[in-house]
Amino acid sequence: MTTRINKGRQRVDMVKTKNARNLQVTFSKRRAGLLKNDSELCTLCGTEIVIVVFSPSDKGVFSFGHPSVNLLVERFLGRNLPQPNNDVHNQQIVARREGSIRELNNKLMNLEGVFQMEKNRGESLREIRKRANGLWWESPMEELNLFQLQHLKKRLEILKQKVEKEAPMVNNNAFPFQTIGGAWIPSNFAS
Amino acid sequence: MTTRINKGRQRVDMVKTKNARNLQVTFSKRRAGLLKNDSELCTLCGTEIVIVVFSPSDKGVFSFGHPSVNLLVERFLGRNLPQPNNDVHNQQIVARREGSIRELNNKLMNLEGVFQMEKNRGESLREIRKRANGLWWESPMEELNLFQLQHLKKRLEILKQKVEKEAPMVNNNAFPFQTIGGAWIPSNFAS
DNA sequence: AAATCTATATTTAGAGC
DNA sequence: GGCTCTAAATATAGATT
Repeated sequence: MTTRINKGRQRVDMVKTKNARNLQVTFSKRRAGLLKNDSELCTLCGTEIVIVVFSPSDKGVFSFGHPSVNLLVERFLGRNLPQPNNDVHNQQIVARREGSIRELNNKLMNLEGVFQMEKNRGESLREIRKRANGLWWESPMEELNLFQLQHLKKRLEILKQKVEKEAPMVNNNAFPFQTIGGAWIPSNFAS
Repeated sequence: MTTRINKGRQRVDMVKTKNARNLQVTFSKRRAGLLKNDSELCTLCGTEIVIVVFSPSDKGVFSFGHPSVNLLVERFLGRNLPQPNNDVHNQQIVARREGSIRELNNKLMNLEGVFQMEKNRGESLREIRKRANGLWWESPMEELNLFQLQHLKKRLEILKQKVEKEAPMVNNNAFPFQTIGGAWIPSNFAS
């Protein structure tokens, strides 16, 4: 065994001046942590969350939201409120208010559809990434989608466990799923 | 000493079915954690971040963003991009690109103004909160502002330490500050 | 540019008050 | 409702590969 020196986690206010590389790594790691916690809070408490991170280089935008980033952004701006009846979002609200087990079942099935969708999407994006194998930092889109994939997977697993513990299946009719997350760069951004 | 039984932190996938109270507490705690990490990533890496959390009861919206939530939301939507020159936001971008020390100084002074402003604002809101001492859950506005206050304070301290370690003051002209964060409920939300 | 490792810092679930 | 406490889980900075 070689003399490995591990410094351990630093107090946040003791973090040394970082070189560009370390700063990038830290950004990446912490962004991962944020998205993970974001996702977990979403799952555990049934909340709706949006997080948007603009990369330090102003070149990329990372985002995660459930339900879709755009829907929540619109709601935050007070526009495009959901129609009173029979849209997916309302179904979710109603389900949540009715009780946790039914809600969990619904969410579980909702997520399973999304998971499959994002998986397919993520794989095609991985192709793109391979070709443009230079600066991942400059094109975070595909990276985030793989990211979201992983967290969606974990969310799925957590939800499954919760549902299995709490009750047998209440119903089996999954309702149509909508987009979860979705990172993108505004077309006229940093042009 | 009485027999205190501490259960310790649970594995996230082992969290028991929570009663309403526990769920609220968890939501509150984790929301705190998210905002803190959000703020720290912002400080450490000089990123721009927005996070918006819709409470489970659909009654409140918690948000944090630097620079202001609204500005970043607009940017995310690809509208209202900053004018090419001489606005505060551009100054920040320019400063960041020029180098870290100058940037830190600028940010430090920027934050100091904001801190004072939010402090004053937070204190008046605390009054309101006292009068309406019922359901804080139903009116999270003031709570979040106190929250942001604490994190702004910590950010200030971290920035101060970084600046003090890295270099003597480079310049002393603070530029005008803009709002950091700001929780609000859309006027036509859940009406 | 990532993945892995690991010593520590930090978070947090639940209990008590 | 919100505080403090604490055991245990997690996150993570820096090094190494």
